[in-house]
Amino acid sequence: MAKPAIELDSFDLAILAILQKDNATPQRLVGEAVNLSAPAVQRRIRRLEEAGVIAANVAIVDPAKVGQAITIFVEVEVISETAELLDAAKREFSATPEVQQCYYVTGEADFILIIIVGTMADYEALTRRLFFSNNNVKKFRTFVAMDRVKVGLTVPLTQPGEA
Amino acid sequence: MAKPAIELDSFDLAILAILQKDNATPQRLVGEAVNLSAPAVQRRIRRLEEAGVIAANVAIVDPAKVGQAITIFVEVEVISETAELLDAAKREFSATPEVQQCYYVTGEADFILIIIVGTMADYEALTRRLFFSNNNVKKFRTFVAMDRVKVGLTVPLTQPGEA
DNA sequence: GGCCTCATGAAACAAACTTGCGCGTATTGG
DNA sequence: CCAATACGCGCAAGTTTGTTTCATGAGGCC
Repeated sequence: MAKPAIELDSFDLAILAILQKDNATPQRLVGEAVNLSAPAVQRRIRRLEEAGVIAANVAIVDPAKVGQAITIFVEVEVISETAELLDAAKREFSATPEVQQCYYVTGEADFILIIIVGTMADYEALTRRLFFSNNNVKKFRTFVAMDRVKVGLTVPLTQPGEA
Repeated sequence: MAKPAIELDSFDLAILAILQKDNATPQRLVGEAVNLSAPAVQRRIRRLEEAGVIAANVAIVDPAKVGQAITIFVEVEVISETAELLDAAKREFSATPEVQQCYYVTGEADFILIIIVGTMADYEALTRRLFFSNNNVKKFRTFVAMDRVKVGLTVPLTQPGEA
């Protein structure tokens, strides 16, 4: 949104690939990996951050280790799809900490949520708050994750050819 | 997995909350925010990393900015749920870069995938490779994301009370 | 061909991270 | 109830890393 789209050469892609896996990598090592000096790497990283290509630098916390062991998917179907009501739903979902991810999708469902809770009781309380007390929710389907096979936000990086 | 579970006091939770949002925050500032000295913060972070509470430190890349603009959900239903076939599926999904996330779930579906591609043609090619050529895939349902309302892996942090 | 722009690398500088040490506090055992 | 131990803290010094400055060379445009 900030910048429409910036040019990404193979250096940028190589740097992104590294930082996507571990952004604590010293710039010196990144530089060696991509055949660039540390300052050059530093400048490129800054540019990528300003352009929004790098949206954030975060630590990934293992939910199970902090007592939030249950991952749940919810497909939500709404009654009315007016822009106003959709925005209200988006805002409410976004503001809920247990909602890790929320997508507005096509197809039989309207929203897909990924939720993290400590116990099923917590989830039940959450459904009451988010769905049952919301007049615009027609129905919702719950899937409980038995195994988090692969979890990440890593983006496949290919050539910079824009879509 | 490494350590079964370590004690997390309110300092640890406060530190995690900060690093989950921005792990480039200098330890000095983290220390000020939680009323601890920088070395103390540093020791706690190291402990959290060794215990696996902090699973990784990564840069979040905006898919749209690198030409991977389409997010897709897929519910996959398999024919046979033998451990062997499930493991094979898990390995194949995990090894596919376009598959950002993969969960093994209860309910009508068996797997839920979150996929990122540049074009629908890419997705079509992917379905051919992952689903149509896999004899164990009974059916799959596709949802295309029109809006990534909220995307993150942020874990809600409450008191350390284990579940 | 000359000028301008841009990105690079080397070096100097500043900031952050890391380690060792002494101290206070909580815990355990007598 | 008191002593010995273990744990984690803060302070300060050393080291690594990140950042800025500057001069040079490559490429595009008159």
